[in-house]
Amino acid sequence: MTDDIKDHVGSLEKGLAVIAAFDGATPRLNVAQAARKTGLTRASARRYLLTLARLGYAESNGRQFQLTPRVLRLGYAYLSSTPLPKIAQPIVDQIGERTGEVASLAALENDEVVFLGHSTTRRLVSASTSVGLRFSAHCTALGRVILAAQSEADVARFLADLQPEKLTPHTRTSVTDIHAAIIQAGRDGFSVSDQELEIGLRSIAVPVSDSHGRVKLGLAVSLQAGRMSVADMIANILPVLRAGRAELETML
Amino acid sequence: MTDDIKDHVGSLEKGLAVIAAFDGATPRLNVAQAARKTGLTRASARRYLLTLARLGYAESNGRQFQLTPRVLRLGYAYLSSTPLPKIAQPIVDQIGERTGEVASLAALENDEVVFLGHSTTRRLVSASTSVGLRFSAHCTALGRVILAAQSEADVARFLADLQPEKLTPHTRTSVTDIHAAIIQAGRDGFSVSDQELEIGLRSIAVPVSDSHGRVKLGLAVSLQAGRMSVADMIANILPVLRAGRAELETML
DNA sequence: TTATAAATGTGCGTATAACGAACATTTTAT
DNA sequence: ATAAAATGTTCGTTATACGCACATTTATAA
Repeated sequence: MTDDIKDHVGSLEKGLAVIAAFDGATPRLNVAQAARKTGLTRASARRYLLTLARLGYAESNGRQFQLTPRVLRLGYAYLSSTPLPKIAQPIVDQIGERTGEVASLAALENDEVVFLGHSTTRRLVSASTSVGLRFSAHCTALGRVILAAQSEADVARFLADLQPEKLTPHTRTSVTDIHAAIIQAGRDGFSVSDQELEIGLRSIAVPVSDSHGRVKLGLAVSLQAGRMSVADMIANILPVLRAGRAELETML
Repeated sequence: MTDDIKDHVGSLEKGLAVIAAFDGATPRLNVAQAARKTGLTRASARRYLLTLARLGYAESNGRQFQLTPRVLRLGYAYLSSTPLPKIAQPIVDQIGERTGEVASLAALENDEVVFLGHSTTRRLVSASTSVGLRFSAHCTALGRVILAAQSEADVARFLADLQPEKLTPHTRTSVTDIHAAIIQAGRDGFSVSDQELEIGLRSIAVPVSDSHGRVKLGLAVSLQAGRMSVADMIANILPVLRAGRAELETML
């Protein structure tokens, strides 16, 4: 992939891959597991894990390693260095207040939606929501509206690499259906995800353009499905999202 | 520092230092700035920035680099891999509901407090609160209660490296005063930070022990100073924190 | 507009960082 | 108790990453 590319630091790539190898399924890794997950040799993986531990990003009980809160500093480097979440927060809060539901700002990152902000006065919608959390783009309203604004080549690449999981009975898994939903989102200028990600969770999202007209962000409101029909979301929440989006776009 | 240490990957250390060089003061870095901030040569810094851009962790407008949301994945690797925030969330929520204020869970990381979770049904207390956000430990209740449970050597090291900023007129900046406040927190088993971090912000915190009796975490409630006196916080909120702490400790 | 300062891109020779295989030892699972 | 898996370590090797120097470009100040 990056073999023989000039000015590339392969050791950084491998080190970041080792950090990313930790996940919910394997919160602790021993050296052999880390080697398997990253494709590194055991000796290499061991060196990276020891280095992370020495730098304070991981700790070890002897044989197993786990990450420490210090790795949040890396994500924090992004949050503190971009004015976007700060600029957007009042608008996200305002949408949350006007709709009485949870509003969110998110970006698309490869095949996942990553949250950049939530309204502060939130009601409980889903089990776990926080900045940095990410969901599969194929079954989120946010993912569809951002994808709809990408080039055909980018969408084709997204679909080509896609291995969609059926997260609920409502989750589309056919690439054709997913593509059609993305196209529909482009036509409508919004998208609704109705219990595709999680039973009981219903979301509506709009894309957000920057000053060059590019779309890398989306705004969404999410709620418990029993609280409002899709039709009412379109009638009552979509206008609030669009108004918030218009205001945010004057700041980008 | 780590020169001549076995099994150390220096390139990973340098790469992570480059990521951490981005902050609120310098959200965008050119090659020369990154070199100065990290102590690397310009050529080295350039290689790391190009590598981060190639891997999608940064982007460049030609000469200036900025981080992308992808670096949140690194922090997310911690959040998704540790059960702690998931386990603690119901308790943090419960504290938030019982007190009607914002409850938080945090860890101490060197000289800073880093938030690991907030109660979901939150009222607006401070401008910006999210997981991963960090504050100076010397003027937070959370920082003091966690520090109070560390070894004398660790506290001495903390104080030796401290360069306290006067964030409000109430912020202690004398190392002697800061040390005394840490000792008092140890005696009391709790601490109150009264507008030391931010005008209008008042917090009370308790330390949380793990099953080995070590303290790496704290639980806190924060509120607008006008809403409750310090005496009332001690009388009414401290018991709720202690109850929540007792419950959380059974799970650690 | 011009001069100066700052930043950058690149090539290339060099040093050592990181590699990986092999082997002995330890830990874990059956 | 045995087998499987994991680990720690050594050491020769390779290629990764370095850093300097120089030419070029960009930004800033006059």
